Amino acid sequence: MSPAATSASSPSSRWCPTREQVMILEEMYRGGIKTPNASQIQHIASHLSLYGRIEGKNVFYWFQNHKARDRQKLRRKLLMHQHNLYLQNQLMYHQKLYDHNQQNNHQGPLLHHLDSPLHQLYQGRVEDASTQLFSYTWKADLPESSYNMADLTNRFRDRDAMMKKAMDADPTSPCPDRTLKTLELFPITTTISLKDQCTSSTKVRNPS
Amino acid sequence: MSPAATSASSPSSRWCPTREQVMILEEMYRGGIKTPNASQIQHIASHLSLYGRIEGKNVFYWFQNHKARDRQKLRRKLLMHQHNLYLQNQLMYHQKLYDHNQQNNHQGPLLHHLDSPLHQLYQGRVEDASTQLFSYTWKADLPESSYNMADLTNRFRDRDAMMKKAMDADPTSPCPDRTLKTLELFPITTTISLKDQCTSSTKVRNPS
DNA sequence: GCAAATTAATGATTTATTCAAG
DNA sequence: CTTGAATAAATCATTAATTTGC
Repeated sequence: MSPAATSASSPSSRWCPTREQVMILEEMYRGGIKTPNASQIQHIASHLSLYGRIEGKNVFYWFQNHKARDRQKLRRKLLMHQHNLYLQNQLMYHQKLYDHNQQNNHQGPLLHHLDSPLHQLYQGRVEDASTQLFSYTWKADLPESSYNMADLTNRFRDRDAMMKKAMDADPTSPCPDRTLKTLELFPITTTISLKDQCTSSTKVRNPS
Repeated sequence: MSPAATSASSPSSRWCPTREQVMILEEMYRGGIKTPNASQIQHIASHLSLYGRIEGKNVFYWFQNHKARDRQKLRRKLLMHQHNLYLQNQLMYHQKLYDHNQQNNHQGPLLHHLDSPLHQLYQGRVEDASTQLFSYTWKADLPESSYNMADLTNRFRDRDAMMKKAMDADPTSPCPDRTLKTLELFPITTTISLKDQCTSSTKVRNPS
């Protein structure tokens, strides 16, 4: 079943890339094309039109979205990793407390309000916690669609070519490494930003 | 002197709207056009071309920017207002403390670490404080109308893809965590990003 | 007055977020 | 849930205002 190959039966409101198209696009993306310019877009589109209906704007959006979601995935993975480190750290800390308390047997109930190893408290919560942090809520509803199609492609008009550089691996310089001191790292207190972004904001005013 | 009316003498790299064009655009904006669609854009552009060189993309960008900066201004004003309320409140609070201390003359030096009315401490600081602003990300907008689709896509001009390298780590405090000590109304529980400049629309240029 | 130097505005791009079809 | 499409936010870059020293 090729859901994208339907041509005239139902006026699909949005582009459905064929398998070949997606494969080629991903190939190009991996090959280094992250932000094609107008002429590249046109070229790609005309090439891909061999495999199904496609327009320049589809190519444009595809690269935009792919790049964005790539970065997103990376950020998420990184955050997840940091969070896991944090949990491990806390675990070790509480374990140490517990051991210590056990050692001087019933001496200091004041040392900490905890008397049992943390991992019992965290019974099965680790997974939950880490997934809860990064949950998105998409909606599923279906009203009507009447979208206004205008020509993005007409606007692709400019000169120049120039390959952009790979730029890979760059977007992953999120917030600080935040040297992990035992406990109290991972400054995401409570449920503040549920978004998985880090908004690195550095104002670099460039004096000319 | 119409600095924007130069037509072909200097190869200006960007559009410089004439005064008439700006006036008309603002008129339209106030009239309710916030996000014109493609055909509206074309229409506006062809109309405005009577007053000087202009393209569709210029119109598109103008509306985008104008809308964004409008919202920005609103947010800023609102925050300023809230912040002023907060300051007033703190002032009253400390004033009350002061009065109370005066009343039971020198009885309780322990009541608070303050012994003088706050407004003396805030000598001339109120202004400063209100200019250090934070900006939040609020939502509440509107596109209630049917200006759907504004597309004029990017990629008009592709310059050197100079990727910014600005991202760097180690701000000592990524989370401002400005928990207010005294009082603590003004519950900014949202993300505080403090950036952005306080551009006074008026000519408040304080000579130092 | 008048340029060099700063600063503010704003046009143009890029990135993040949101909406909704499939 | 995935992802094409669209919008909003953030950012970059250039032009206009303006301050400033002469």
